[in-house]
Amino acid sequence: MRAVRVLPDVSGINKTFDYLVPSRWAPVIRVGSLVRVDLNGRRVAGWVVDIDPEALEGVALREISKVSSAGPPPEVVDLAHWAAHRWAGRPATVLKSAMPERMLGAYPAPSDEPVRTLPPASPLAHQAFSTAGITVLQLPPSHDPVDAAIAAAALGDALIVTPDVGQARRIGAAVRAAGGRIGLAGRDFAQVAASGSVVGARSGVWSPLRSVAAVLVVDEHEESLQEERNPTWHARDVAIERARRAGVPCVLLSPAPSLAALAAADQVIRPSRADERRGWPLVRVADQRTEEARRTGLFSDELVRLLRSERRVVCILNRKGRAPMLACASCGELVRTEDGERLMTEVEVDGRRVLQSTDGEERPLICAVCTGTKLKRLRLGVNRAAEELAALAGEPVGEVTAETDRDDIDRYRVLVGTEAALHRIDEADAVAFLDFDQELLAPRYRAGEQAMALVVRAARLVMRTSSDGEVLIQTRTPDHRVVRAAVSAQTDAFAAEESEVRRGPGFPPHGALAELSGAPADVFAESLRDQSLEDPNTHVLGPRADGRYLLRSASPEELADLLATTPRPKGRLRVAVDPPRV
DNA sequence: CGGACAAGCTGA
DNA sequence: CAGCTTGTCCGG
Repeated sequence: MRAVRVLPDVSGINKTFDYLVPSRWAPVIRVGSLVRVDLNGRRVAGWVVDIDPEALEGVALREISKVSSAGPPPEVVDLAHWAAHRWAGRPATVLKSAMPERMLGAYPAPSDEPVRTLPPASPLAHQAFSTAGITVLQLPPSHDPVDAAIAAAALGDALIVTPDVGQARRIGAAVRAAGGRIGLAGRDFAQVAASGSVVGARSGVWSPLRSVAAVLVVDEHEESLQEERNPTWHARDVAIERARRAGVPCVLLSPAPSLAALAAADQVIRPSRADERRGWPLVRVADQRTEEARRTGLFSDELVRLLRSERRVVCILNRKGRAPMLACASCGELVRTEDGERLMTEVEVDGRRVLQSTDGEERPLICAVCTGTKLKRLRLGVNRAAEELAALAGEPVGEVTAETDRDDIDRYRVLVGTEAALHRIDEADAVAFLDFDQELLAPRYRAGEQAMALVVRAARLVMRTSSDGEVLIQTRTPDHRVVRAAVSAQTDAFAAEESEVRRGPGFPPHGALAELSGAPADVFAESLRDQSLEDPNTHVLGPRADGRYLLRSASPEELADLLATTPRPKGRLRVAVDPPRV
């Protein structure tokens, strides 16, 4: 009888166990199969991670009780182990993402259908896929990713990852219409395992392709490509590794490439300046520091003009009840840290009122620009904004929340909502960010990239149906690199500046970060410090006010190795590698 | 994880 | 020392 090595799907067990395979199950069992086994008196699920492993001495093996489902192919099982190490999590958790939507009896027989000829792609997309290695393909918001998807599928069985399922369906349909064989990740698991390309959201990166000919990540800058639960694997990084292992081209498509993508890239392909410019809508900036703007409050002349036009306008205002920002009453500048990167708020320290940032910078209540001492609180919520917008527009304004249904959205010309509105609304002539500084200066190291991603979404929305759509950014920091990039329709300078800002503190891509939380974080942080005493590139920062620690290493590999070799204390320790909101 | 079992603590 | 809690170990 054959034996298999099984990784149980039981939290708290990170060990494999060997079992015998009764002959009736032998024909369907593979590395990756989901099986049921008896473990310590319990019947549990687990994955086959090895077949006929080296025999153990002195252990009488039991038989597996059944094969529940086919699972990912061996290469994907390996990749899942790699990801579990890279993001310091359990392989079983990652393997779950690699499973078909429904249990699947057996793997389909491989199909040997020849690759079909697809229509030629644009020269840039074609060029991007013409060499193995990692290519960042920086095409402006108006560019349709279907072009690159077809270029990928023309090479053979392609793996295409998108930020959301809607986008995956659309690209799948378009590639199919062009003559390509392509399945939707999850739903078409069996078909994809047989042959053809696949397109899917984040988890689609684990699709069971037998041999990958090309990898494409659409909108690689989007945060939804990262798993939000632990382990926080990022589909872009998994895609890069999968392509590297297969020795095939990996193309990272984005109008505003992430620093991670640019750091990993072997080459960057950009259109001509003129073509890039044409692919962006008009982006206007309303400087809210001016005296006039301060008199009229939240709404700039540019916004009023949009509201009083016939155009469909979406106003974006993030979250109700955020901490109020402070601005100087005389010059209008926002109260920011010395480097200008973060907002400061007023707090009481030893009975004195001072300005403080979340990372601990402190100074007296004074404007750093004009030394004015009168600081004003800027406070605004969606409710009040909606009322005032309605007054200015002279008609009712719709509020977009998670509960708003499509018909309600269609009823209004002017809408206001949080950034989620950019996902929910299909058509608009203009998007106005009422308070963009909250995004730009948020206390997160990725705030700049996240703000840039919002601009890209807004740009897409206004270009979808309208040939003269526009984006309006209301801000008190019009010189911020994100704002300049948006206005000039040129994102490479943004990436270069953003990278410089992160170099000092050693934030990604100049290093790797992990956040440690939970009760045993103190003990774990202490042993990490002990482990890395001689390593000048590794630092344990904290604890912060919320008890969390930050671990910084020179590279993701070093970080992962350190986390894997440091013994974990008991209790609910949470380790988030490269968390998006730090 | 969850069961088994050993070691430690308490009250009579 | 029974009866209970707490801690540690281990599963094929």
